[in-house]
Amino acid sequence: MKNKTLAEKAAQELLKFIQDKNMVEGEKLPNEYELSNQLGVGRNTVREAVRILASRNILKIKQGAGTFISDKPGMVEDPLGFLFMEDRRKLVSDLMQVRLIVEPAIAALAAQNATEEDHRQLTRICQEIENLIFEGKDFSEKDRAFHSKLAESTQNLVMKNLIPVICQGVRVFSTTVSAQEYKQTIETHRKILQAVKERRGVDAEQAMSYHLLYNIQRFQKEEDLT
Amino acid sequence: MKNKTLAEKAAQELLKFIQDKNMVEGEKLPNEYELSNQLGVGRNTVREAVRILASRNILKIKQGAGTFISDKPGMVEDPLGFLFMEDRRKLVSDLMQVRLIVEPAIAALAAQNATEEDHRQLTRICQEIENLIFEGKDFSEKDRAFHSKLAESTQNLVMKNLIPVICQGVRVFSTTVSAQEYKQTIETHRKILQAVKERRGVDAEQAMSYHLLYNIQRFQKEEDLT
DNA sequence: AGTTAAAAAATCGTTTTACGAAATGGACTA
DNA sequence: TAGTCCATTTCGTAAAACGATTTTTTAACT
Repeated sequence: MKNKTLAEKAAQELLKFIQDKNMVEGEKLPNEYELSNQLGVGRNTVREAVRILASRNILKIKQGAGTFISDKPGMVEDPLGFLFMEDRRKLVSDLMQVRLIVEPAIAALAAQNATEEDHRQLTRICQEIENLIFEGKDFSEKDRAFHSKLAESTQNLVMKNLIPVICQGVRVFSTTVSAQEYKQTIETHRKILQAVKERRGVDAEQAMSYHLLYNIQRFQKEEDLT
Repeated sequence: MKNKTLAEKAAQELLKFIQDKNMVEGEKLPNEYELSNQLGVGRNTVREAVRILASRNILKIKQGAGTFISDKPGMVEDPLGFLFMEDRRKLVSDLMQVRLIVEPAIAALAAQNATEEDHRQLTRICQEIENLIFEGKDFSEKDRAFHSKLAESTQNLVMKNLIPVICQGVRVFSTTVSAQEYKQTIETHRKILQAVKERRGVDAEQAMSYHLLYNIQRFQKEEDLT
């Protein structure tokens, strides 16, 4: 604790301050001047402390409005350093390889551990995706939500945090626009969902494998064109 | 790019500046005043920009000495927000569950893709672990290095960045001191290494599964005591 | 000449003051 | 009532000044 910079110590103190007050998502912090007084450091130092916590998505800064408690505590922007990888094509390919290993197992685990509430939310997301498809809109964000919720349904904390990162990586770095062949997406999503609901782990696993392999194939085809 | 704060834009510019100059690990940046001039922003903003990059481990700040290029580009301190999880026992358990899914596949991939240089490094690390064990010292750091290097040997960029994070989590949050039964560690590590070298993917996979299951069992035994 | 200690320089750390930019809320007007 | 505008609040940025720490230089001493 001794060789840390004052701003870092202030950040730690501020975090404790937040936890002590039991502040919840969306709640507003005192402004920078008041924090400067309460923490006993200059406003500049307060700003750096706040930024440290903001960089970890613990706080959300809004100019003119204030600083608020964020919703996704601890999740970072680019946690695994994807931005600094040169070969983005390989990155997407590698991401899909990881998904192909992890997500079938996730589907099986979700089939085993998902709650009724998880089932409802998954169903809703699945429906929203189908709606977006019918309207011809981009559904990649919702697709990510589906896979993330599935990961959350495993009740495994690490999966819950990891999968959004991986899916986001694919979403950001793949140049692929939403596929033309939506039918496959709708169908396999439904299959996965149904298997999870009925707690058929192996079926969920297989459906997920098929879903991902199909997408990987699509990516590869597109690569061949460029 | 428009609704970003000036400091964030400055950070991006600074990063480009670094990449353009092809700066390498350990190299020193101009001081804050010069950067302030070169980037055309105030020193305060420069500091915030530098901190953004420092928080991503791209830069390393040393008071009185200067700011330098870091060695582990893009790797963050606590990328998946482990620090904010309440139940650390469950966290370790969840981490091991993830490892049990991912690492056998990694072993198989490594057997397929590892280079001669990878083989050499893995062998060296394996030897170092055995030495530490014979000396009765803590080898958890080196164990992490072994699993990380194995992940790197898959030639999959995501694995390479992901596994160190997972292993570090286990290492930090598990209260387990190095096991008494070292023999198992030495033996299975050797088995994995040998299988990877001889490109026997399935054998590597199985050896890794056994290795992890053994450790999980150990964790559970220890939990039962407390 | 070599060693060591003090001084100087370089650099980041922190505070303070001042003003700009954005969001919010309330008063005023149609 | 609805919409617009303005004052207030709050974060964003800049600049100057001094403190803290590290590195380098200088100087003194053996």
